[in-house]
Amino acid sequence: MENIFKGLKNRGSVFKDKQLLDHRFLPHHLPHREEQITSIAKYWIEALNNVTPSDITIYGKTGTGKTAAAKFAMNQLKEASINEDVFIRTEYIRCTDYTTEYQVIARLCQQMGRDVPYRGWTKAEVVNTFRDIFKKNAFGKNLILIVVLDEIDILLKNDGDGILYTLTRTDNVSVLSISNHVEFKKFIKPRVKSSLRDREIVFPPYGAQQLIDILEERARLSFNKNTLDDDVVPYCAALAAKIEGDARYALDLLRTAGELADEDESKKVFGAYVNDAKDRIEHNKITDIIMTLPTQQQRVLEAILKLTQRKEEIISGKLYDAYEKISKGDSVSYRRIFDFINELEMLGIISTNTVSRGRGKGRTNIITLQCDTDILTDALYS
DNA sequence: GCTCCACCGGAATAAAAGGGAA
DNA sequence: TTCCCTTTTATTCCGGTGGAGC
Repeated sequence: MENIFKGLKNRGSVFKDKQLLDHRFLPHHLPHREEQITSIAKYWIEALNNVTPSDITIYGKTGTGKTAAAKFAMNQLKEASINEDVFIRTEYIRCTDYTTEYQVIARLCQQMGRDVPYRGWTKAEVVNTFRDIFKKNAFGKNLILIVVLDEIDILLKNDGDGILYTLTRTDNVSVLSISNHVEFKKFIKPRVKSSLRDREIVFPPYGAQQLIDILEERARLSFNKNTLDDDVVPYCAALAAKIEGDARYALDLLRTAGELADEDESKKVFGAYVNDAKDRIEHNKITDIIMTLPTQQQRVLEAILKLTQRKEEIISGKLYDAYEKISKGDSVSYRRIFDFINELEMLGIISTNTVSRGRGKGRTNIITLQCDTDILTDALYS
């Protein structure tokens, strides 16, 4: 028998290089983000003069190119600093991976060659080690550190604003924070706000035509010639434009549509594949989220699903009853469920609406499922 | 034994609007 | 009609517990 991988590998594909459609791939050119990148550069250029740049905040919805622009600027700065008489370091940290002040500082220390354990040290020890890096460095030059904190809202919500306090009070450190929500400032106390000197760059959602430009550029690099039907790129762009101009989603659609065409052994990607891609992405997203949810949260979701299927209006009290029934004695308090409901809402699986029903009936939360019940059933019971 | 931190839950406080008094 | 009261749950505050790494 022929090797199975060989057989699969030799099968035709619409792709030339699929990786280029991954949203994590950083292209040499970011269309329609020149203005924002220039803004970042205007602040960071100070570093080339041996001055610590101002702290910057970047806002924008998912898939508006925030991370890409920041990384792009980081690379450009590194390139520009090579022939200059300066000592600049840039570090990128995704706050979904490092969720507390301790972890972020420890990570920064490690990246800069200091051995810091994950646990066991006090916060103060780690912070001192971090600050120590700036005191003595072998180069005799000032070390300027630029830290990019991606998805900082997660960190602030989880652990408060201590991280910003520590970083902004350390000389020679400049922070670029990236946030999905404009309201993230409510997590920051005035003592930190004063040192964060409010330099904001807004990333607006991409329009349909801008998305087309982005997709066409990537498609040219990643698909083989004449494998894309004319309406595929505009269709992906239109769908993504509806979801708040999300370029990541647009790229996902295009890639998944191509994969579906490959699975079908079709020589060309048609609009119909984009429709299927839309369903598959939704399906995968929900399945992924649910698989990684802790047991108790899955039970809450199961309770919501049951009540939804019974077409009952879901209010918090009723939900807790249903949850208790499902967990059969091994249940946590209502206080915990309240947190779970919030988390599920953050994940976009449910939405809540608090209403007050007046005297004698008090307040309640009305919960609605935001995803397809079939997909949810699949994910929960598989 | 120490620290960090995830998880937990009790208690205090806030919120909204119908009910009822004026 | 206006305005305050009442009710019930949402939401916040905060401290306890125990596992893991050192």
